[in-house]
Amino acid sequence: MGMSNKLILVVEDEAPIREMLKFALERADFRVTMAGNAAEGRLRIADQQPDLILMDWMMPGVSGVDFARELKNNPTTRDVPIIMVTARVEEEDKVRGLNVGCDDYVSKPFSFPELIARINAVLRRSTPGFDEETLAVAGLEVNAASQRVTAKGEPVRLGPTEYRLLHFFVSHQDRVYTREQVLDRVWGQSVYVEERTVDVHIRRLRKALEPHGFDAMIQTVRGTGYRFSEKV
Amino acid sequence: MGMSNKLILVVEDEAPIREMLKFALERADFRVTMAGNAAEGRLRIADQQPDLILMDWMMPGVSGVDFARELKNNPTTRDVPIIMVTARVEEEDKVRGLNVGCDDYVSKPFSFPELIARINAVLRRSTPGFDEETLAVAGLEVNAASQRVTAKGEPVRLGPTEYRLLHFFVSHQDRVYTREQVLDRVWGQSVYVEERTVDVHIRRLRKALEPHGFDAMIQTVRGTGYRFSEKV
DNA sequence: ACAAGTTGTTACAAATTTTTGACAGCGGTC
DNA sequence: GACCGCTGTCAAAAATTTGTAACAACTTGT
Repeated sequence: MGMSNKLILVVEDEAPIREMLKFALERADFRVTMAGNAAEGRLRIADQQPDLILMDWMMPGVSGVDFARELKNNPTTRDVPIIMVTARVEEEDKVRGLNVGCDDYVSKPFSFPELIARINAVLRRSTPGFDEETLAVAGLEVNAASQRVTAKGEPVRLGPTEYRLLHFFVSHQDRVYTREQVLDRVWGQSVYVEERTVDVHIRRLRKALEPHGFDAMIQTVRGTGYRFSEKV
Repeated sequence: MGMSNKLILVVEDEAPIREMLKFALERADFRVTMAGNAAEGRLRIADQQPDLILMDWMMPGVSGVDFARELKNNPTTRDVPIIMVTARVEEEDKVRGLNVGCDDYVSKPFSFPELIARINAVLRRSTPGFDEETLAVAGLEVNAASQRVTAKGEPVRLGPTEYRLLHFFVSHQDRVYTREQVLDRVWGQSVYVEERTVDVHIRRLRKALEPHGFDAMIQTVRGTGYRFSEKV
């Protein structure tokens, strides 16, 4: 299976602690990116899209609480789990954190195993169904939470790869993708399969969509690849 | 909001958790009184007559179980609903097994919305006229209070784990869960069992539901996990 | 029309995933 | 102790999926 380690963003103003966390997290096989303050954090989030944010509670400038609240209020970042690191066991702060919508918190001094356990628990909890919403195009609905596809209400039976392929295309409409790109995004990097495999799966997907009349939405772009579009 | 808010007594030896609960409960518009141990709890009950007691089951001295049993055996306090807070999901069974007569259980870590929901459910139930908290789907009824399941009126015999599994799925319909997630939520975090164990219990649950025709509601989502749904 | 390059289609064996029955350990009861 | 219900683990069987090869069909440029 995909061994793509999760990326964790550490937002912490004190460099030593930051380094310590980085070290511990990397030992636990996570990828780590770091920020010293909220502004920098925003940048990292924008261009690296971390899977989880580990944030210090007390920070100069925009505090952890405010930053967390900001992230939770933004639809783009709402679903990224946040774990707060609190300096002291100030109960009130803890509670406010939970109120902000953080997914968990740990208080210093914490043990690394505990931290790692918490992180894993939170990540596990939120892996699939990330995007609660159901994508819909002209009667074709792809629901991520239930991992179900319906065409005009009728259920469409798909295999795992077909589902992922369709999900990918439905969420990236009107744009041509080469077979290589599709392999990267749907199969995942570091998987070696023939490019022609994409064709076969496209074929299978079309076949499954055909009885509902949606097969024409998967269009062949000769010499390049495929495109998913409502338009003909 | 009137002055009719229910009064909740929190019996919990750890001050931080106590404060956290107090804060959360007050936000949810309850009045709160607190006690750090059983003796203090008796006092609070005597002079404040709480509408509900939220009690940690692990406490030094007289344990939560003993205290609860004491209260349930006393005609004066027998009718005050008690919700036990247990450290882990597995403990729920143990506590339940002791047959103390608690009205509900929550296990740490719990989410505040969940806690509040449980409290409201219990309060509603103890308020004559309501017998809430039985989940029903197309003839399948799961009653949390009695921990009993019926299919079109017929009783369904389930073991503890099967019951929890079904309860979890019935209250989270139409959504795919990985085996890992199911383990987290039904077995509890920090329990190490093979993922395949989930399959086996799913199998047992299906077998129990089969004679009633409800086994098809537990659906396999190949490559991901399982889903509970009324739809085919 | 022809050749060369692309894509569609099908069949099939290999790989993966799920189902199922069996079994051994545990804690409680008779 | 013997019995019983419940659990977790295993491994064989069953079911589904997946990648590839082989060939048909199609497109394009000459």
